[in-house]
Amino acid sequence: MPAAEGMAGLAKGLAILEHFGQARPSLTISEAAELTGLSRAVARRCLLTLVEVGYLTHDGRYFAPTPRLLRLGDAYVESTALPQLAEPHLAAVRENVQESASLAVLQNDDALFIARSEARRIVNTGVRVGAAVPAYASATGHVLLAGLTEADLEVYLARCTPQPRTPKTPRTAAEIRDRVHRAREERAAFTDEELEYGLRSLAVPVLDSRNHVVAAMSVSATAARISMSRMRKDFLPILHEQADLLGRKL
Amino acid sequence: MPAAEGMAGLAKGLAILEHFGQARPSLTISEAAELTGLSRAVARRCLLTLVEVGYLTHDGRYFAPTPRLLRLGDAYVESTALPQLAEPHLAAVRENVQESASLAVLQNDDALFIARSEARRIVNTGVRVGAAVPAYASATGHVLLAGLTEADLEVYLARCTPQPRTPKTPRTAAEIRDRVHRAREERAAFTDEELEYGLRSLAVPVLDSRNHVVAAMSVSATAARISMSRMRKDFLPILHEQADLLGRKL
DNA sequence: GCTAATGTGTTCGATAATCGAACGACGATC
DNA sequence: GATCGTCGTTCGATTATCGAACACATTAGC
Repeated sequence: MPAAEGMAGLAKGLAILEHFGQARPSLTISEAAELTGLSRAVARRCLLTLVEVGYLTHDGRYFAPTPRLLRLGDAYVESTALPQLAEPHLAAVRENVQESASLAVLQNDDALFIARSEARRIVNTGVRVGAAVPAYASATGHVLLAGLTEADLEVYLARCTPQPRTPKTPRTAAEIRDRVHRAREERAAFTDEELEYGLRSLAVPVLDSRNHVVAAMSVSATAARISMSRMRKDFLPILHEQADLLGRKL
Repeated sequence: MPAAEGMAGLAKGLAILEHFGQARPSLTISEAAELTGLSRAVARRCLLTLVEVGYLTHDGRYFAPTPRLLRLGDAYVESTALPQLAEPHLAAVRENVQESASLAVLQNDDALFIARSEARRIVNTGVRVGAAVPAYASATGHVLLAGLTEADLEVYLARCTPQPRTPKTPRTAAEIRDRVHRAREERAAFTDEELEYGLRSLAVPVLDSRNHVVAAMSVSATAARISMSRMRKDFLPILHEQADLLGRKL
């Protein structure tokens, strides 16, 4: 129930939508109810309405998302300049380093990817637009957290419960704080198989005219192909260059 | 009000979300009410709830979308294989023709873009993932409409009210029908400055194992740089090749 | 500068949308 | 065939939601 005056049905329907994903490409009424804590009757009403307005399909038992959901995401992209301004810079990074390049912002405790330029490779890395990864476990996240005030960082660390993704994932608040401080000092962050096995990432901040971190621009590659020293020596200058160029447009 | 039992508040809130976009990057309570036909009190409750669940921000007067909306779009992408399977093929097209390549599906009467690979160019063409263009005015749309049964095509033509975007946009049902029939015969469609000035497009169908048109793969370029004959001679084979390879995975 | 008109956001008693316990249908198990 | 568990649906009761009225701010006219 919303604390302020609101529209409870809207909150319930969106809560159901948020449970669709790779782990659950489709849901039954009972599954939706169980995941959201709603009764089956409420879940049913929400799902039927989502079908009616075109965001879900229904085969008689299972409900699944439709492409129309992309329109909602596009509402954000059309409403703000950053993803579109970033596109040529991400393409430039991709061309120069021959790896995928991405842009992300801090959303709650995650790095949420808002633009991406994918390299043509058999094994591709990086995260899709619209996907989110925990801030503590990614170079992108370290850079974004580095843009917080010290007080906000401590608030984040207080509520953060790290789930190790690999043996290298930072596990304690002290480790995360140290990584974020290093990202702040170096104006860049590297991760090496902390988010996922075989994945190396490099991220730098995108600063606006008031020197605020508005996004993180990153490159990722498989550990098998790209060494950490290559990332630092060859990729970092290019990423900084394009991030700075983008920052000048903000 | 939903025809079946549903959740009216959810439908109202989504109706408001759908009005954010390039033309309206932010909305007041009164604007949201006016655009959706809801009362200001209802619009206000919806907007407050959308802020509470994190999809809008509020500066005291204006409401604007947040990146979290991309998560909803990603629910679709994560739930279905097509956009991800298509990514390497779109990248291959982009590398071969040095222009942006896209994938779209038919959504109501529009071509809705679900994947894209952007060429690195100063002037870029093509449509963003999540964006939609009228089916009658695009090569992509002609190819998608070509996948309809004749009966469904006539239903579409009966309700379609073409809005000319350029002097070359098809204006009548007969013209559109003819273009769709040609797309069906040639298994490809070309448009030349029909959707937008200076824009040329080429699209081919992606067929699944049952020979159904599940998507359209397209390339677009500026008319100043690429001739129609070059598109037909050089781009078409590459697009067909990648569309066929993608189709074999479905 | 004053007044009136208009526009915007908010409130709260009345209304109807929504709730969920109970029910019916179906499949699994014995 | 009987029983049990699960799932989807129903409808009288409840409360979330509605919108007319209000308060406040802004704009237009004199």
